[in-house]
Amino acid sequence: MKNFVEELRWRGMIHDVMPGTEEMLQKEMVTAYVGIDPTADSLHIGHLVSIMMLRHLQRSGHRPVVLVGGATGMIGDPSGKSQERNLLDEPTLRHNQECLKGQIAHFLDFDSEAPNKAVMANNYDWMKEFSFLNFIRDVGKHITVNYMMAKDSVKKRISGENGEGMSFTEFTYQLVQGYDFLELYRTLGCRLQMGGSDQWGNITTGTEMIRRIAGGEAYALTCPLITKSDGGKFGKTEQGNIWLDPDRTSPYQFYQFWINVSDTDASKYIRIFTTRLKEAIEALEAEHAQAPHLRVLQKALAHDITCDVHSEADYIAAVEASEILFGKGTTETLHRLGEKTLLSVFDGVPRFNIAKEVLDNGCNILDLLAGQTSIFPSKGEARRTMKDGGVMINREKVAEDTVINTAQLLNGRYLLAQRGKKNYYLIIVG
RNA sequence: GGGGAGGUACCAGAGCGGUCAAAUGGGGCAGACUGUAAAUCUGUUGGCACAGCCUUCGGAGGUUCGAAUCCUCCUCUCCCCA
Repeated sequence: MKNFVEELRWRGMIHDVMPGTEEMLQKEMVTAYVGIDPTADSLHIGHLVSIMMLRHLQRSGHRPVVLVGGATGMIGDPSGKSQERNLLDEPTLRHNQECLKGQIAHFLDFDSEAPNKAVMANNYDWMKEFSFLNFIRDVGKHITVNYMMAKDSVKKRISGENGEGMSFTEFTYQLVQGYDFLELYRTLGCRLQMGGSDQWGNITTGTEMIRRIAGGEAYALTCPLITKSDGGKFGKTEQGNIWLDPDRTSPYQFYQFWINVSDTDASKYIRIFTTRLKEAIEALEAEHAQAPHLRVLQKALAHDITCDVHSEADYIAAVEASEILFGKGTTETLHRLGEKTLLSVFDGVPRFNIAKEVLDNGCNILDLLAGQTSIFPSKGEARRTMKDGGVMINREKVAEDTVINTAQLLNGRYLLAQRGKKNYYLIIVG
């Protein structure tokens, strides 16, 4: 049995561990879980940290449980800055759960006959019939308000400077989540809950419940919040979240996200989001230090995670597209591309459709970019960016008096517009 | 219920009768340098038919040649006392 805690430790994935956790995991196969809110039918990369913890857990010979928070997701965790949640109806909940499972199955083994195959549970299943009266009698009785009040998440909300107070519902959250742990302890023998560092308080309420109600021992392990070296939020771009669902975030955009990670972040992320060995990662870092412009770290990171989330083929397509877009591509190479390659290269690049008539008599570039399409929100902004030399059509800089006509079309019906270095748009004519 | 402070652009925050499309900082966007990195520097950041015009300073009215700035009412937020 591999030392799971040690594995997470060198990967920088441990924020806090309850004493005794490591010893237990060394002794025998342990069942452990993390919770995920089924608020959407896709995960985003923020969820990936939890999933990777489970993956390392399973690879170390233990049994991972994914707990879908159908019930808890309706309440809203006061630890985060999360707003009031919307209630999901049951069909949506089930649909989301199935979608999430499909994505998580890329990382965990749910189907084999191995004794440590992964399990998925949904707390809605045991909470939906639980009456309020039964809950306060069987669960609430065992935990004192004093104990609950001592949690940082609660204290912050009650005495905080921007203290808006907290509703009873939110206050109860830790009991509901704690009860999940108890339930999983009873039904699956689950003895460890993992999560982000903001979950520590909630997790320990669970271990406390297991101790008081079931007389058992359970443990907690949290990982640090993933940050960016520049202080920004991890996993967010101007376009929003980076999703695992290819319809929300194309494999090309997904790959680009990881390729664009800064050097300091790449070192950190490659430990967290890949299963590469310590020595291999250190070797890559040495290589990267020798020739930083080659960005071997980013490339390795993007490779592993794109293949895991999407597929080898998607990865290759993303690399090819990136080479054409960011390599030595010129207007000539663009014109030489066949329609099929062109479309596959620009799969995942935002598209705009315009009528052919627009170009018949030539169309002013401003009107094309800020009228016919919404590449720019206003002509003024398009004009400004052009003045700075930030706009290209088919990889050639254009000025505000440029007129676009059908002669410039690629393959007779495409235009490649570029705003700045990294933003591409495909205009389809016809 | 009583008293006070205040609502200004994406955010924070100046301005308190004309020179205000509104200081400054942050953020955003773009450029240079590089490696599609970081740091740095530069430009830009309401719209348009762009040396001009139009719409903006919580909302509605009013005073004035002229209002983000003064007055009235409404509205929302925050603080203190009860």
